[in-house]
Amino acid sequence: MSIEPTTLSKQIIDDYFRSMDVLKVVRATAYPRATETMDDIIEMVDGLVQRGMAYESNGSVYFSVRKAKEYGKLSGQTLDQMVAGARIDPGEDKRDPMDFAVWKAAKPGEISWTSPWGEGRPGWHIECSAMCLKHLGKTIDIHGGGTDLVFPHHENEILQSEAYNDAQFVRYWMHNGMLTIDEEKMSKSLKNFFLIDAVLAKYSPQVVRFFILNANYRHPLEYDSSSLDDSKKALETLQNSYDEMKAHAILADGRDDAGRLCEDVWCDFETKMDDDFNSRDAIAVMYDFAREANRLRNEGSLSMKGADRVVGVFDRFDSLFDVLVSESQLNLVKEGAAQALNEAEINRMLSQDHIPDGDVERLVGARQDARKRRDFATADNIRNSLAEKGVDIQDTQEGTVWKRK
RNA sequence: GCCGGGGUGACAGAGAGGCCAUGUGGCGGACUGCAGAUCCGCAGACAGGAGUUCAAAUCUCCUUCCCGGCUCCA
Repeated sequence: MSIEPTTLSKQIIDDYFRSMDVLKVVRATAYPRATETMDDIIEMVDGLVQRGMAYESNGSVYFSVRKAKEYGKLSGQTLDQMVAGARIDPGEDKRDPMDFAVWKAAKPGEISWTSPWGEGRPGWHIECSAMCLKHLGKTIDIHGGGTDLVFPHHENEILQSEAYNDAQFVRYWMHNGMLTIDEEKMSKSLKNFFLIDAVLAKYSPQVVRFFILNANYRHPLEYDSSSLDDSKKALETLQNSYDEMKAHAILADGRDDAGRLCEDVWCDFETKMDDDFNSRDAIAVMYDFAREANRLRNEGSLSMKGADRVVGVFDRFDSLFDVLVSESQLNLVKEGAAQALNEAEINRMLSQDHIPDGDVERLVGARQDARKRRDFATADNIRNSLAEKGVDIQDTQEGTVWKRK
């Protein structure tokens, strides 16, 4: 069974965007494709040949690594060490075993494009150089990619681009560590991978994002479900604080407007993020912030304005991390709302498949009434039954809060 | 073999000379009818060995283990 390369790549691209959208990954400005950059690629290959940095051989074009001034400046590799290594198999068409293809002659049946050197296709690396030049110019500020691409891919991109442009190619390299399973890189060939869908079946996009943001992007991140569970619980701490502040579930309208706290936290947060995107430390700052805000709230010293300000900080944090907002809203039923309902009415409401918000509020009020009468059997029955219908309730000093799971 | 990056408390994971990481879990306390949430407190760590320094998880050297890369393909 065969499938057209273009059909396959379209499927994969569609899947990719679908997953990224679910994970709330913001779209880039442009998504260039090698197949749409073919003219620029050929022009670059030709330019390299004209400059004597590359040569044609049997319909392929190879880059002359020996002519490069700064071979290995990214990876620390040197040509002589490489040649001494055991795994290099000199291709017959190459003048030097370390030379790499910038254009490959087509083999029969392969997808190909017409070029000055005959039918062929781009070598690996060259499309990145060409697309960078076309869309971003000779020098780009940041180039990302996995650590597994440092050598040879990024190294060769530098060689090609700098030879062609006579300009520094990249100012900052950001190499992300691999996602690992049992300490090994997740990869298709090792078959130790799983699909995002499988993860999302069990964890919300927010939890997955939070899990990833809990590690330094440069280091490998070990995937296992207990770590996701940890992330879930840890994230709830932040979400709880956010939800309660948002619901104005504060004990009293105190004096503290949290002005200083909110200024300091943002300053600390930015300092951490400015340090090579240290999201882990930035999150630690948010825990301290949430704890302090909760403490002010518990003491009754936080003002309504302060609660709003705290919410503002959480909002700002979330405009970057996008992990806080949960589908369900937290609702507060103040203590004074206690209202008696007769048993039949309670049972009728509880027996509904979906309990409307208004009925939930009344049931919570009825439970408060029952608790006052120390009729804990009724109170617990309401709580348990609501839980079965997906409504969680919690008693606080301010009243009872409830939300749908 | 060579080039990179690492080995941090039960677990996850920051930090890169002196000061507390943080989270989950554990233990104790406050609150509570109970549950949960929240707050307060406690325990517990820097792979091993030498060195530099008044001071090292952080710098140097050695040893050891792990991961990524080193033909083609992306």
